[in-house]
Amino acid sequence: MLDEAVKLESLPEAGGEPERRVRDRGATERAILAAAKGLLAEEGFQNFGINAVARRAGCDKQLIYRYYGGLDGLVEAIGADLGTWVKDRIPEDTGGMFLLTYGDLMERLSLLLLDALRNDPLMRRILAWEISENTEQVRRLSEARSKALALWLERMRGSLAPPKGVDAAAVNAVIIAAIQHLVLAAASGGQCAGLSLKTSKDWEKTATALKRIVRGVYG
Amino acid sequence: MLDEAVKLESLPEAGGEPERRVRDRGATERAILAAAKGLLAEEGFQNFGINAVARRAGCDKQLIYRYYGGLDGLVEAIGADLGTWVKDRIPEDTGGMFLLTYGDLMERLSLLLLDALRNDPLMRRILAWEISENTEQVRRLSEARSKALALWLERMRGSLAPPKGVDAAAVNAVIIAAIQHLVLAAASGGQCAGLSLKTSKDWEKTATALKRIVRGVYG
DNA sequence: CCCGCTACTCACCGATTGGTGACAGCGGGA
DNA sequence: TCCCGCTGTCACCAATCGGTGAGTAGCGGG
Repeated sequence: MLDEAVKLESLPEAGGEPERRVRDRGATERAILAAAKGLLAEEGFQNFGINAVARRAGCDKQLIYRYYGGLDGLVEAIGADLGTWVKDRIPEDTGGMFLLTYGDLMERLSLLLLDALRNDPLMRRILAWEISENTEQVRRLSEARSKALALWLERMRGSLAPPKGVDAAAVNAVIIAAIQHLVLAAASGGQCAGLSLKTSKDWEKTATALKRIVRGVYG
Repeated sequence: MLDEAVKLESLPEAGGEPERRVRDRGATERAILAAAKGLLAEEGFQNFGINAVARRAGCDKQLIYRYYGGLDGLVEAIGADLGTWVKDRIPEDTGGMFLLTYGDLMERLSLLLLDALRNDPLMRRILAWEISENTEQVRRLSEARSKALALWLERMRGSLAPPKGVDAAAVNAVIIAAIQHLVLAAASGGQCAGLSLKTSKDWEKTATALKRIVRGVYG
């Protein structure tokens, strides 16, 4: 048997920090998931890896393998968490407006989506990830995000039907594409196609242009 | 004084490939630049590094440091090369159409840009890079791309003035954002906001929606 | 013919990556 | 009380990364 006392003394700062992590698998799992989401949101997918997540969670990476089956499972858990995105962003009322026409609806939806993405770094990082990589793990994350977005749109749309004669699905996809790219460009470079996207005044101009476009198609 | 014959024989596949690279600095520089552009276009910015470029160029990475001053200089050289992007994509005529209104112009420009980006993997990768990272090297590359795009738009616009009463700069930025995001989403996931972007039929629908949007704002 | 300049290659460095096996320590059940 | 299982830690692995210093190979001018 080896001398434990010596071994304990040889530990760096042994006893310096009184709060030793209690043995709680659930808490550790939550800490890992939170670390992963925070890391992805703050640093982006570039330096998103087992080592970085474990470092941020303050535990050994082995636990990530054990509890989530590696990075893939962890990413999948993040995707599952994305389901909560929807219910957090469904306003109870229509903001005091009466949405009589499909144009009213889409204008409001566009601006809401723009703001929601502007204030959601995690969603932005996932969006950028989707565009930059095409691996299986990203594809599944993308699917979860896409599903959340679709559900959100459906809930918001209510029973209002799109006008006939226009391919609303395609038009809306183009509009959503514009919103997503504007937000991504703003978050990284602060501009898009020469249009500055920094100050709130910039965003007012952008919102106005977006409204004008939506009104142009849907009247 | 050392035996060359033995040394030659010890080389792997010595004499197997008769074409030994001639000593030509210019050619090597061009090979490195071509390797960098090809690698970026095909593999994306994720695995874009000194080692990978040198491997593809078939030379030692040391030469990249020597001739381009490292990856930064190489990226800058790619950016400088982007200036040629403009002149390659300026059609001589207007495709037999008379562009009487600003709406005519923007509709045509939108579709041209859509196609140009769809057929330019390097530009797409750079675009995705801009959105995902915000380092100095990417910022400079972004600037070069932005400048090229602005020049292209200016050349194409000619002397046609935008209608009064609309913030054409903002509206056009939104439209360009939509185009860029659609192309990026198509290249990675094959869809955007539930809209499939794979077959040519998909793209026809998208183009129609885009035209409808442009016509909506600019009449 | 030889020498020197230059293009080029190689070997090595420390750091970091994803991944695995072994071990320590606590706690509950037999 | 002993022991097994679960939680957590640590040490180590091969591979790859960016980066550097030293040395080789070949062409051209004297």
